[in-house]
Amino acid sequence: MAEKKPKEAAEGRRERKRRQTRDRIQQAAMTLFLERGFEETTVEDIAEAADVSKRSFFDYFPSKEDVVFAWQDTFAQHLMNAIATRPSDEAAVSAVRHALIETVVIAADQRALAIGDLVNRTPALKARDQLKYAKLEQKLAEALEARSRSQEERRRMRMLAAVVIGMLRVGAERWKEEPKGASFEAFARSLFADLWTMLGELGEEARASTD
Amino acid sequence: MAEKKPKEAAEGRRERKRRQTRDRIQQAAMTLFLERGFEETTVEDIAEAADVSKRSFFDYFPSKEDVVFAWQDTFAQHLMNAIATRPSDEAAVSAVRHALIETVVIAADQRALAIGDLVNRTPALKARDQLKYAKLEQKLAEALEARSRSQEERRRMRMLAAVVIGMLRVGAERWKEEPKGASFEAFARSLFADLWTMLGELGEEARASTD
DNA sequence: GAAAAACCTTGCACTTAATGCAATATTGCA
DNA sequence: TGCAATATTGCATTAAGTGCAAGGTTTTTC
Repeated sequence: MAEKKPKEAAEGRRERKRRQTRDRIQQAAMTLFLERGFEETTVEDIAEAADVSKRSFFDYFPSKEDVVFAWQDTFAQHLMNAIATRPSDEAAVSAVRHALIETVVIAADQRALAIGDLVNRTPALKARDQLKYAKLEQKLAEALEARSRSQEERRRMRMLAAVVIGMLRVGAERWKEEPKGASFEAFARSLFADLWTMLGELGEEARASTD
Repeated sequence: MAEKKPKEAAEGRRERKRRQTRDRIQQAAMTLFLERGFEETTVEDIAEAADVSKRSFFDYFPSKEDVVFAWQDTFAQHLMNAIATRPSDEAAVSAVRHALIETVVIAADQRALAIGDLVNRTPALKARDQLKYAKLEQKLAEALEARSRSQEERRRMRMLAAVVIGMLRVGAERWKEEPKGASFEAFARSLFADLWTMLGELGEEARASTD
């Protein structure tokens, strides 16, 4: 019945096969999506290409969309790890900066960028993509809060998360206007530099506006 | 065939009737959604209640979801207006603060809050809701950029927009934890106060982190 | 004011995503 | 081996969404 039953599993042939099938479906789906587009690919096409029945497809993924985003879930996991392994006495702004740059550099390969493109030109996917940012923000906030000592600091971390993820979105947009061969890491670093500068200036300005 | 033909229209009986029908459909749909939920309401139910054919429903709205969000589009328009009417020599942070508080206070009536709730407990809607924030951010950035003189300042406005809209999202979450009778305006003001404070502190911290 | 043009509404047929169910096959284990 | 658990599939069904053509209104034109 295809539910993930946590049954003290000792990873038998069954589990392995299941993962293989899942991978095959995902592989087939992404290839087709990138070739001819998301809307233009039917679930039946995918099932065909992965050599399973249409019904089985839905046994592995709850919806067509989920295939695309299951792929991207690793990003959040990476980021959480990166944050967790920063020294615990490091300032939050510094920790998040290092962790995010590190993660982004790992995650931004050719295929990931192509998928980003696909998402961008498919309205239905675009919406869900934004949801992903929201969840990422949530997780980032939690990871940062876990590092905080005071209640005061925890509230601030929620905001920091919002600001940083906001920057990530802006960054994704700006990247498209960057020359093709540009270095991703350099780009990420300059984004953060910009962000810190602007935060300082905005803070300054805000303090000055009295009313 | 039900396309919005911009034909130098002088608002005849046709246009009027069409708008009436549209309103009727929207009214019917929102009432049903709020009564029994989004997924639990079929397009046929809506068409029935609005006394049109199912086919005609799709002549007025491209999808079921669009009924919900067509409603909310007025918010962005309001905000843009509010920004545009601020004195042009006012600091950006101050302008955006006033404009947003003003808009939020107008828009946050009983029905709007109920709809927000509906959106929140319906995954498909939640995704699109996030898209709306993204668009709002885009528009806000444009409105702010229009006020800017230097290239430098324009880049900063993109970030300010991201930060402010991020706060709006955080605010929407925090509001749910607020006591029921609380004043919306007071809440909005305290959010901004928090935001400015934190921006200053974060800016400070960022400047201190040297690497 | 009637014919023509433009537009609106509807019914019908069709495609596709998604779900439930029951039959069948495969695997893990005693 | 044989039994229990799980995987896979086919079939039927619901609901969203689209295309098309027939028939009804409104607006325009002469």
